[in-house]
Amino acid sequence: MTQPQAIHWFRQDLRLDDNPALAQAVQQGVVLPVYILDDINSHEYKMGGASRVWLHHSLNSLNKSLQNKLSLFKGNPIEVLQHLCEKHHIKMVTWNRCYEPWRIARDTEIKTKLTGHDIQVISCNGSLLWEPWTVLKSNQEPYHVFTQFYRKGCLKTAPPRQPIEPVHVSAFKDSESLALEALDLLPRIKWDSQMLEHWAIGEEGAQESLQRFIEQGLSDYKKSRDFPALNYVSRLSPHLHFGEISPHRVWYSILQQENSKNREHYCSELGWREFSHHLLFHHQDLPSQNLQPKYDQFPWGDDPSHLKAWQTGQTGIPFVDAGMRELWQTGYMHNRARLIVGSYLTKNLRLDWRHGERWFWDCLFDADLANNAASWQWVAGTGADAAEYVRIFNPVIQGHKFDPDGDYVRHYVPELKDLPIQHLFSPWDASPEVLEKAGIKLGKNYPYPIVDFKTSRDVTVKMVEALDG
DNA sequence: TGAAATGTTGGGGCG
DNA sequence: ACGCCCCAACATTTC
Repeated sequence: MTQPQAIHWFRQDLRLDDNPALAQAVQQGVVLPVYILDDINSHEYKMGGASRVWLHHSLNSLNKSLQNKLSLFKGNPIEVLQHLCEKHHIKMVTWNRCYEPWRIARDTEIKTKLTGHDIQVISCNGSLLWEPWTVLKSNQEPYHVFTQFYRKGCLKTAPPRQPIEPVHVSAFKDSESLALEALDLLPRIKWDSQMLEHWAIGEEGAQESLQRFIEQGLSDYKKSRDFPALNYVSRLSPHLHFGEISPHRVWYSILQQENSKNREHYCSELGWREFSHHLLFHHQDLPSQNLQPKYDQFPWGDDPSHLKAWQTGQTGIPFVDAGMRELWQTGYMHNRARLIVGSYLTKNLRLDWRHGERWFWDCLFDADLANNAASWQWVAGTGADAAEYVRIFNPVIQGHKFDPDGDYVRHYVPELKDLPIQHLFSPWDASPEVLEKAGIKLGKNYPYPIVDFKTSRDVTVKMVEALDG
């Protein structure tokens, strides 16, 4: 059997299309493609439950694309890689860069060690349109305002590189590879089967999602993206997180479409993903520390029953509960709902955003350290948001605006489905007759609101204002 | 990627 | 018929 000439270390680039580091390895000849499950270096940001399920199926899909030649390992990557290099006399290791702080630290060390053993390491850009260190203000500082970052930063520098075509890999499998099941990524209790019905995991599924979005979603994206009952969003986030499709492929596919507000708006959403990674790169403690230090003094609440109610979709606020139940049932939540549940957790329940971050980290298929941390800090008001006022979403008004027929709430909170739209988002305001007719007994089959919206809102505003005092 | 308070306008009821 | 008031609907300002 032909010996492998290079190792390609797959991480968050589980694809053959537009994979620059894999293409480098392929140029050497036969490739030993590996994935190493690293729960050793990840510390407190060990992959969550939903992500592991996704990873299991994505690896399965990638392995098939590689004629079942993907080698799987578990443990400390430096040890695995050094062992494989010695065993097969390999002189080149390639990978696409990752941007989580612990991965950067780990990869830097690995690169030094391998290079010291006379092994060439090639790292490429496979996950971001703009490297975080290339987009800076004129004073060389990182950006903290999205529109400036995107318009003056990204769009004014060199455009993203063009995607490269999928490679054909002559792959070699190592004899010590683990079976996929041995990575132990699937849950003991089979909570995942219903969630998987909503997704086609893997590179092919990612391409199909992009195609569906271009054909059915893009035409009215700007307006309809905010309506969680409609399917006008791309749902590419988990595919992008695991690198089943590259943002470059997405970017240029979208730009091939007719010029429109919709097209520009979708591209700017990819810009938000870049912005999150930019913030994380320049603020390595973004996942754990308030970006605005004044919030270190903020008196977050600590009622565990409130957190539990939020997590299980039992807050008594229909739009909030719908979002949290969508998350629990599908491993995903529509962006509009994410804004509302995030605002509610941090501004009404006044619970620390890190509780929300942790819950999303465990439940979301698209859990991504940069996006999760930056978005939670944005919604909590502790992060990079240009608004100079306290932004608090009203879940009743938001319901009428963005779920005007109530389809989203009725689907995920079926106990309220017979309520007329005027009361669907605020059942506590409905008369006893209306509630009775809809079969609702507040406090029995649907909770009373666990906190009063207006009161809790006003207290939060005062507390935030006190931070400046 | 907001909401609430405040301001403006115009139609209808009514003396 | 006319002016006044009320208030819904919409627009603007403020936090």
